[in-house]
Amino acid sequence: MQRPDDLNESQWQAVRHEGPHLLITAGPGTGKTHTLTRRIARSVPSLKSGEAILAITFTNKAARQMQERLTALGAARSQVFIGTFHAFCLKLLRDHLEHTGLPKDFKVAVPEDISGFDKETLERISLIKSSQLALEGDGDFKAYQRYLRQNNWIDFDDILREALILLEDEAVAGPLRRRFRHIFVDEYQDSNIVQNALLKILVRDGVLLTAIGDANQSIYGFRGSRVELFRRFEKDFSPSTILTLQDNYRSAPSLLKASGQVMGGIQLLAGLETEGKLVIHQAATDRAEADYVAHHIEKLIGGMDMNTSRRAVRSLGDIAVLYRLNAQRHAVAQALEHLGIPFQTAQKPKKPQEYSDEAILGQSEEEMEFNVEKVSLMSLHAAKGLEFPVVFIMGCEKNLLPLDLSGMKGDPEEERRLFYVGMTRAKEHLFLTHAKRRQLFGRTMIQEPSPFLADIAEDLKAYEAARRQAPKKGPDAAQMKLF
DNA sequence: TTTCCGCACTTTTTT
DNA sequence: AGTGCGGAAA
Repeated sequence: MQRPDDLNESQWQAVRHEGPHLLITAGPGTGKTHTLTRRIARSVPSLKSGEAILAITFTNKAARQMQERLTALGAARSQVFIGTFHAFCLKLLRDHLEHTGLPKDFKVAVPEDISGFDKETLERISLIKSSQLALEGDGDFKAYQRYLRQNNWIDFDDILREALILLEDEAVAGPLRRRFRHIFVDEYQDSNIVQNALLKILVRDGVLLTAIGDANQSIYGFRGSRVELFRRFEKDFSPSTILTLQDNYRSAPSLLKASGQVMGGIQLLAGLETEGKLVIHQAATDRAEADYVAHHIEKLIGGMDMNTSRRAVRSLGDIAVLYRLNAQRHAVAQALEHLGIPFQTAQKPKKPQEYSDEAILGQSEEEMEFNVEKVSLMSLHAAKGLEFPVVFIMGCEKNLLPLDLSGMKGDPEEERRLFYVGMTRAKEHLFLTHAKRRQLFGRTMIQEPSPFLADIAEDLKAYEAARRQAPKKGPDAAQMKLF
């Protein structure tokens, strides 16, 4: 068969690869989802009667999108189970209830249900659970599990752990292996130890595993994701092949080069020839930083491009503003509001939702869709998987990126990857801003630029000075703060 | 039992 | 700065 037009050579190689397990390393903008979808679709016709495909996604949203794309490619819904690890495992538990030790009417507890345990304890327990560590001696753990059992609950981590126990039963695992002959896992760099163990049980007796992801975009270590599982793939699933997609079709070459420098000199191949622009801006304060961003957005939308004397054609939906901490959002939001620029925050609605099986299985209907007539404000984490022509990353400062404030310190390597994820969201324009003085959690901090900025070659960076301030009369800055 | 004041603490997020 | 919690007062 000849290579389809919508696949490049390495994508095509990954799509048609046959034989044992496959790990596809797919950097940002290399057509990861497209390639994976095509590979899944291609494996459908090889299924015999009664066989099916298991496709694991990172979120329910991703599952829905994958389902849509596969349907468009003509795959029958009955032949493919698409869902998160949690959705798949919950279905297993329900379908094989009699083989589990769970009560018939067990419910899945959501964080809002749980009371009497502090956040720190719950996070610790969750990390322990998702890492398969020894639990017996832990008093908190015992009390917590007793509490769950009294309420007929299992928690999100338990869905996976109970499924793992269930799969030790050959009467359950055997038929599953004969049914799911192909398993696909997206975002493999963000899987955890329990998920890895589940895969090891499912992938036997000729079942073929395809995992795809990018170790440089692993940003969920704080909740149990283990990037070393990605690097260990060949050991875990042997024999296997590793293929790499390195043609980037998202970012302008100069931006690609810059992000590669931040990520220790890796280099994706530029598939575009668009002209990029990377601007560094230092502001006096966090508020001045927010004003700079807001004014710049105003200029991009309505104004004239001074260099080309053409009308700049950006819509609000082309623009994203990213930051490390949600606490930083307030300043930008205020500045945008002041200029009357509509914006949206990519955060899940906080309303106390009934968490039913349907929600975990991704079948709840309502979902926040992004509005193309609004600027998007979100954390760097929330930006993963998205792309925008214009991206602002605010707070590119020493203590914020990498995060290292009193009481909160991120893993330096993971923080670097997070910054990389942010940079690689940008297609054409990337603005990296920082402030000299910042108010955060009621404290004033004197800030230095993020060390990540120094990793970008000077010839790729343009330094943009602050707008000329209108001469201020009346109360000085110190007095202004009273308002 | 309810309300109020002072103190401590503050990430990132999906299921 | 804002919130949530615990202890003390009502």
